[in-house]
Amino acid sequence: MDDQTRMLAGLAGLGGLSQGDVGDPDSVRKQLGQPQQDIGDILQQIMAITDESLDEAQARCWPEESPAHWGGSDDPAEGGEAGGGTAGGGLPLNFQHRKHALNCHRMKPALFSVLCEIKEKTVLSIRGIQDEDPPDPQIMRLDNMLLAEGVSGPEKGGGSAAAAAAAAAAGGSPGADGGIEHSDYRAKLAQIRQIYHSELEKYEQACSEFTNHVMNLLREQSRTRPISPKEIERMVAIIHRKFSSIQMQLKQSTCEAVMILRSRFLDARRKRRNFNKQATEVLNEYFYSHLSNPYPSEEAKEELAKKCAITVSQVSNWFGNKRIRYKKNIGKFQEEANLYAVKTAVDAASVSAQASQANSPATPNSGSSGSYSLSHAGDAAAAYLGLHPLNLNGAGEAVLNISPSLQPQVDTLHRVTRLTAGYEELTTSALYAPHRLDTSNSWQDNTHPSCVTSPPAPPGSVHSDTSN
DNA sequence: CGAGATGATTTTAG
DNA sequence: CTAAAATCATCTCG
Repeated sequence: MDDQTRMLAGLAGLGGLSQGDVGDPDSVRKQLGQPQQDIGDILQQIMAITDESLDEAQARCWPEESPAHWGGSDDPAEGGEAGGGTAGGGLPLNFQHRKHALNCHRMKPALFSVLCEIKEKTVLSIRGIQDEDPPDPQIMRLDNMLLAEGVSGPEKGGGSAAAAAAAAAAGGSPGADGGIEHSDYRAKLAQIRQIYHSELEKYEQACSEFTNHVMNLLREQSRTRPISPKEIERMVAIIHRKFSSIQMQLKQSTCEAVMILRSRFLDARRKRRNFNKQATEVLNEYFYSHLSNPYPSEEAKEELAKKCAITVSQVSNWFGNKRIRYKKNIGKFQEEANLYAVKTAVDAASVSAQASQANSPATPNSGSSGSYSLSHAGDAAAAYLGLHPLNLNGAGEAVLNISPSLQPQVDTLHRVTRLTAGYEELTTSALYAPHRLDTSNSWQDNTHPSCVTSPPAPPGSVHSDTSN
């Protein structure tokens, strides 16, 4: 309604202004012939109207104004009457008469086109410069981000389907990446996506509705006041700009929501869970039984990941952390090393003990699997027991390598090692002696097998220690 | 609550 | 790219 009010005000103003000129065809002809000067005149008059008569005219005509009256009647007789009328008549009836006269005047189209031209020129000169809008870099950035996050872009059948897919992905492949939290994240993302799309749709609908409304209104108005198609176009462009700025806000807040969600769900540091005991056990077992070369292959990692119900990259992380931490303080891990070495030895022994019942017992040194081997199982056991006190921790103190609780297992070890079975495993695990690290303090490929009878001193006890 | 443990990420080096 | 090293952030336990 407000728009109409304003437009009517314009119309009223036009009526007020043009009494003289409209009534005089010559003056119109003059305008067409000498635009420069007459444009000046007209502008002046327009200024005069806006000052003097807009409010007045509106106040005058509004009380019983109704659009139905405007375009319909086509009474040529009123043209003459309008010519004689004076501004400020005060009566609505009078005003309507003048308006009719104006609308039906044969020169109206010409006048409108001239006025349109003038408007075009003045408006364009004022606004034309900023009219061109290159694609907003910010909105492009937001678009790209939303696309990357999977919020915008091709809709994969709505939020529920996405959530279902996420659930299927999480449940269908046990042990694979993700799990509950990931699917939770996906579900939330789908929710955001859904909201985003419904909002976007709403905005777009509202935008086109409003645009249509305005266009209709302007078209309607163009019959009673000079409105060029270009002007309508410009109006539409303005509306679109406004709506796109709203859209940008929507995109921005969607981006923010995604960021928050991301930081909360995917930044696992915020939600770190320790692995369960069994997983740690499996990993430690592998680590200490491959202490000479604790770099599991991809297949091994996958195997471990499956066993521990964690991801491959988590396995990699674990081994990375373990290697560095073990190396940094071998002493600290000694007991753990022993424990797991014994464990694997016992396990291997119990398995192969059964096997050795079927096969012939004891073929020492046979089938050495790339690592060094001891010459005798008994030596291994002896060395194992005898060498513990020699191990030093980082501070050079003697370390008691076997906790009392471990003793029964050691005894078991004693027995099982004599079976020779599983002893490969035992020796390759470098039960107690840390493997020699080269000068750069990294694991090397066992080209120089460290002798168990003279284990290298831990880094801490070497005065020329280069580490840390 | 604080220290240490621990899983994850970032930085650096090859 | 991988691995080492450094660092971060959280968890666990006394």
